[in-house]
Amino acid sequence: MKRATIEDVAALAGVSRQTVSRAINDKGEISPATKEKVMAAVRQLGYRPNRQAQSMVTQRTHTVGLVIPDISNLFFPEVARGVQDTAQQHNYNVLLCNTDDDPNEEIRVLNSLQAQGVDGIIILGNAAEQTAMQTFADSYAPIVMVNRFIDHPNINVINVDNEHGAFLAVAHLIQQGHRKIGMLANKNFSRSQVRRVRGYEKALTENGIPYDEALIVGASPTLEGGYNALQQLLGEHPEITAVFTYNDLMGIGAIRAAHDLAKQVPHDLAVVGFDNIGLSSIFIPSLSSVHVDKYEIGQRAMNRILDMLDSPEQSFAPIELPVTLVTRESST
Amino acid sequence: MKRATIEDVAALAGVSRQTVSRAINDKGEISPATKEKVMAAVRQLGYRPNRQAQSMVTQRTHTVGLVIPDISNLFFPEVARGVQDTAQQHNYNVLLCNTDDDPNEEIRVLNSLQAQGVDGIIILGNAAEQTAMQTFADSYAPIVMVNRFIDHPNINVINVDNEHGAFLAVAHLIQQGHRKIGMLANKNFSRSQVRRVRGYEKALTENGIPYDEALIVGASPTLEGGYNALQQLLGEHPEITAVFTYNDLMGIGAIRAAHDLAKQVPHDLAVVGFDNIGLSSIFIPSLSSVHVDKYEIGQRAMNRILDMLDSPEQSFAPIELPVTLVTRESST
DNA sequence: TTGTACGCGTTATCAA
DNA sequence: TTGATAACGCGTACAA
Repeated sequence: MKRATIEDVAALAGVSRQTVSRAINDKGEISPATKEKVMAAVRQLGYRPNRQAQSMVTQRTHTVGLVIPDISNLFFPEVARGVQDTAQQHNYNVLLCNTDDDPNEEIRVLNSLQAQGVDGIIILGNAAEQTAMQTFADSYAPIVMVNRFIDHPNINVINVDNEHGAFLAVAHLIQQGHRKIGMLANKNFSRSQVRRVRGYEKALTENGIPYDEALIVGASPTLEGGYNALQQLLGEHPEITAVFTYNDLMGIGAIRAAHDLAKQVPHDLAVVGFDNIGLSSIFIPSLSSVHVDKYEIGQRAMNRILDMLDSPEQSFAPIELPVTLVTRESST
Repeated sequence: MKRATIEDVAALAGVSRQTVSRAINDKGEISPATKEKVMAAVRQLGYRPNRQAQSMVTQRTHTVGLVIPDISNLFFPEVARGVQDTAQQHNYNVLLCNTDDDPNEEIRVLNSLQAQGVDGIIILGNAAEQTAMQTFADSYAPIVMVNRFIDHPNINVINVDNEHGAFLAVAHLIQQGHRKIGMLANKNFSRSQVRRVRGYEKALTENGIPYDEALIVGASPTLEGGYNALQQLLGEHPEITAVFTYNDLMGIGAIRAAHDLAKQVPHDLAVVGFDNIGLSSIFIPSLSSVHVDKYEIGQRAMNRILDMLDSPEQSFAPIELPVTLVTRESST
């Protein structure tokens, strides 16, 4: 059984295609009587407009692309839910793409999405390539980026208050009496990385503790990265009693490493992470963390895309998302 | 700057649209000389075919739908990666949809995907509604379902060996000397639930241990579900020394509950889960589990969709995925 | 208020 | 080997 077309509906209702189109899209003037007649035919045939055909003429696909490093990374599924739920409410679909934080792959994916004809693109992650992004944005809009900074009329930005979050985390550790506080940082360059180190430094300095770069170890922002980095840090600086980690994955890796070194958390070593992923509240010991509303990031990003679509000429202010500190077993 | 069309390429190359199409799609006969001439024009203009227009005539969108309960559930991101990576290799895109295990939502999503024109649909999760699925499958193909059983020519099935996995887990606990073994089951009906209980029963009976339904507590297959279920089970049957859980999330919830009850895992209580999600190897104590290759599920599902697309008339055998037991700290 | 005619960008059919 | 023409299903000026 072939799918019904607008032509079939028109024939059944005894009107023209145009009238059917009007009835469906609530556009133009149409008499209630004929509208009802058309809708009855629509129901009877189970008619659904063909999206491809619609797209051809409207230049809208009702699809957005979501570009993230890796959906398996505990941070991103919640963001994805925020994007998808919001998209669904507005009758939009989401095309999900993973880049594994590879700049080349990111560009490849972006071009693919553009060719596919998505109405907008949301980008998360650290892959840099400022110039390549600039070039891409020259020929595509709208784009929303999270935790990156690119000044381009076609790109809108959502930022988490990374510096303040890091400040809160480290200030908390200081308040708990710690003076020798290390940091497990993200070895990859990223805007959030820079901000979080700055917050770490600021908290130390404001409390009269010397900032010592030697206490910062860079590693990949993963469980393994945190695991290895903590071992290295404690090897070089056994006097450390607390660490602030770039994210929760590293924090949990650090706890696991401490555990394997027969160190008690928080007694021998306090740990505070960043992002507050779901896992952190469950882990034993539970991990203190800077809370970021990941679902909201997704919501905001999707809504901003819709706004940009509605008002292509308007320029929107960057969105700043606040953070809060959640203290748990790992630091108290 | 507007996007180049096939017409622009034809004009620049001094040939007809059709010739351009032939050059690009490697179809039909075409002289190497003209082909090269066309390709040069393509490069010069940065031409990319319009997918919507292609879809109009080919009836192919190069897009598949992936329907899962919740991407935030630790099981599904890995499956999604398997699907997406495989799709990408074949120049396909993936539309991700969450159902929250709601049967109505599932049907809604399926209809939406059909309207969107996806070339195939992969469905995971427990939402039942056999008859509704039958009806849907009557008007749509191809469909691949994981861990469900529906006999329909348009539906292909991938099954994990749930019964054997459960059997391995419980036999292992018995071998460790346990005789009083409870189970935290999935309160929602699902094919995998039934199979896992059956494996649990089989392992007990084959080892001369009486099967007692009172030792099975049903709960939602989540961290909280496992947490609450274990408390209930130990309250009613304090003699229990080991539990097998429907999945790892429940298993970790159970460990957390035991921890809060001041019970040592595995000394006071051994725990074995199912699925072997990434978290299980990291948790303290690490969780023994039945390993399921989630990435492979995604790969196989996507490949099967492609196979069905290639050979619509052919009927394919269900895919059975083996499992293995991974023993860790929680049971040894 | 309703219908006619055209165009969106591509592939398929058939004739040259 | 190539090109003209028709379709795919829909929205939208414009005419009636």
